[in-house]
Amino acid sequence: MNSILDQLMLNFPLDKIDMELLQSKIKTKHVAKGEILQMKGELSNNFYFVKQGLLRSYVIDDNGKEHIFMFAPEGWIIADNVSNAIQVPSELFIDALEASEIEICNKHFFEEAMAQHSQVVAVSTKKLINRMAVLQRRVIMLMSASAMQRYEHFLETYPNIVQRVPQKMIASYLGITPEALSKIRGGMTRKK
Amino acid sequence: MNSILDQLMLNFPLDKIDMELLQSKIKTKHVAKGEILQMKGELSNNFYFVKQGLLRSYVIDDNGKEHIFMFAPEGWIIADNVSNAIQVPSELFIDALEASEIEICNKHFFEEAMAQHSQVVAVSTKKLINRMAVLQRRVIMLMSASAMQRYEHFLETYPNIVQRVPQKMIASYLGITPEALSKIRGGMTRKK
DNA sequence: CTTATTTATTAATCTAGGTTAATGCACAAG
DNA sequence: CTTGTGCATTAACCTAGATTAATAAATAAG
Repeated sequence: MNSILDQLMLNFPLDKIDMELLQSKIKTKHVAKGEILQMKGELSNNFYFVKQGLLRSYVIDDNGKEHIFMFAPEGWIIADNVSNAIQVPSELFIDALEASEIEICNKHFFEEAMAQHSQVVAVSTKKLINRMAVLQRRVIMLMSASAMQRYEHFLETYPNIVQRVPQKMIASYLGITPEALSKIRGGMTRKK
Repeated sequence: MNSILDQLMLNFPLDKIDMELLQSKIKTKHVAKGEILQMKGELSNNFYFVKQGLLRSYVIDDNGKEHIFMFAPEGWIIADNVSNAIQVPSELFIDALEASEIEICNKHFFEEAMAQHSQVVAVSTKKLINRMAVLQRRVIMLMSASAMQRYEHFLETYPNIVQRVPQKMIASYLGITPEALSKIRGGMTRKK
């Protein structure tokens, strides 16, 4: 699971020729902490697979505040699917929270892979659906759960992210201020 | 655009035989106002195309409160895509806000259509992506915009829905109480 | 037409979370 | 070692929106 091709091959076999062809279209890159891969307003064509490290996507609102949209640790793919699919300028920034090693494949990689292997369609549709499930739960959470409930849910769902990023970023993901998160955490540990 | 088949045919031609085959799998149904098509906890297999009327999907949270997830007026498809795709119990209820005429197709309809016409894959992927774009914007809105900004955005985006549903449902969609929405509206009209 | 039920509005009060600001800590950089 | 920059915590205060409740208006049901 150290490459995007490994992920594809979990779902169906690829012969050597196909593999080499596909591999040739994937660029591996080392990015420094803080390096920006994609900016709002750009037309995005890339998917980023995280071999090592941690990326995030986020928006900056009218008041200049960041809101983290997703974290992508090892083994995850991060992208602005909307911009990739319908060629509309990206809403999202993508950058590295840690020095990372990533694979970059542009959308033509997937298009070709789909043309060659009909199963790729099913796999990538499933990934889209999973992503949608996350967004769906997130909307419901934002509408119906308190900040503390959202934090607890985050801890359960992404226990390994919590230790790796500053708390203000978790606050940003949850849609609250760092001060509010600090208060919540204080209250929670005091109770135990 | 009065049938789900018309929607598909906007994107590519179908011959008569295919059309009749597909048509035979679509059930047309009249539903009364308030009729429930799908309950939380059920395994969903259906997509609903609205020929006439208005449907909605929503969740009920732990405190028994409804949160509307989407409205579907004429020409829209509404479904729990997540439950359909990965066969997990549905989070969502779907019911009719007006007496409606709908077409029900179960997911095998799409699976067959995809098998017969590779273009259906592209069309339905595009629909998924559009749905994702809506969710993406909604998450961003819920995290960064005030209730009033969200209401204004709703008015711009769905001007035709506003007159057709009780305001408490718009409040439910926005993630606020009916009282708060009433206050916002009062303030807005007074200013003009 | 009359009655019952849902809906919208308004007002009084309360609270989760925002804002501002000060303090202490952990580092990274010189 | 000193200085600076970013992060976490705490506290005082503020505000958007929730809650509760009462009333009026609109819809539905008998």
